[in-house]
Amino acid sequence: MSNMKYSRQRKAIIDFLATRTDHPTADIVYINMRKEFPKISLGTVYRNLSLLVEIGEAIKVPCNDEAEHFDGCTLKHYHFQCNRCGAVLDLHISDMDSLQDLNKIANADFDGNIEGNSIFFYGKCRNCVKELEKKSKVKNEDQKI
Amino acid sequence: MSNMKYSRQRKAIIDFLATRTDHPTADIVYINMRKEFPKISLGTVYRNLSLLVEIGEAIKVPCNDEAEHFDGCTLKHYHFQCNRCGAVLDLHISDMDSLQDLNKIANADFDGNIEGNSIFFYGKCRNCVKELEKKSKVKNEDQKI
DNA sequence: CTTCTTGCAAATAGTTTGCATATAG
DNA sequence: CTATATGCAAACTATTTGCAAGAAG
Repeated sequence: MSNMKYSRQRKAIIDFLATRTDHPTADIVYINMRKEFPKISLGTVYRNLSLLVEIGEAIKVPCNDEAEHFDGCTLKHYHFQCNRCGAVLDLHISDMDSLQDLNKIANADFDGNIEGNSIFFYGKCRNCVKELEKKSKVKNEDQKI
Repeated sequence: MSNMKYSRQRKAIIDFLATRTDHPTADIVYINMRKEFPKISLGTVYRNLSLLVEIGEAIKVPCNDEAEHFDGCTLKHYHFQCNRCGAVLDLHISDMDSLQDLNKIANADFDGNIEGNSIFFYGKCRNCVKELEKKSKVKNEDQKI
C-alpha cells in the first residue's frame, strides 16, 4: 500500500466523501465526480473507493440496500436507514456503555469466537416523520417525497 | 396474498429451508431443488423466496455478503458470519435484557423515530477456530478449509 | 524510465422480468 | 375455465477486470 501514487481523481473522491454525511453509493460519487472530471469512469470510482476502504480512509456501511454505501468518517459510530425514503444517516450514541458487553453477552452462548458486531437501526427519519404528520392532517393531499 | 395457489416447487423450497440452519443463498436453494426438479429455474426459486419473505415464512438475513441469505426460521434471533469461511450461523442470546433498550438508547440522541435494529456479529466460527489452532501447532502444513 | 492510475469497454454475479405453456382451484 | 405458477431466455443492476494510453515519482 505504500506504493500509492497521487491522483487528482482520488483526492477529489476523498474530499467529496468528507463533505457528505449521507453515505453516498458509488454511483452518487461518480455523478458528482463528473462535474469536475467529465471523463472519469465508474471503474476508477470503484477502484478508488475500495482502495480507500483497504487503507482505512473510508468504510463500507453495511446496510440492507442493493448498493454499497460509503462513509468518509471512519470514527466508530452507528448507522440508521429510513425505510420510507432510504436515506442512510449517522447515529451517535452517547450512552455507549450499554453496548460494551454485547460481544461478551453473545459469546456466552456461542461456540466460536465473536470479534465484533455491526448494529444497524431503521425507522423513519426526521423529514419523513414530518411528512407523515402532514399527510395525516391533510388526508386528501398526494404523497410527496 | 390470499390468491396463492399450491405448487410442489414452493412446498419443496419451504421444506428445504426448514431443514437447513446455515441460511442458504438463492443459488444453493436452486442447486438443491434441481435434485428433485431437474428443470426448475432460478427465476422460480427467486420468485418463491421473495414471496415467502413477503408473507413472513422466511426472512432475508442481512449480512455483508454479495449475495442474499435466506432463513426459514422467522423467530427473533441474531446472526453471525465467520470472516474466515463465510458461514452464516444463528446466534441465540439468552441474556436478551441487555438488548431491550437499544432502540430507546439510540433514540435519545436521534431526531427521528427508530423502529428497530439488526445486529450482526462476526468473528471465527468453531471450525475455523480449531483449524487455526491446528495451523499454529503444525506451521508447515498447508491451509485446508 | 518504471510503476501506478486512468478511461473505456467488455465481463461477471446476482436478481428480475416478459412471455407462452402448464397446473391448481 | 380462470388465475396463478413455471421454465426459459433475455434484461437489468451493481461491480470487477483486461488493456492500452496517460500521469506521477
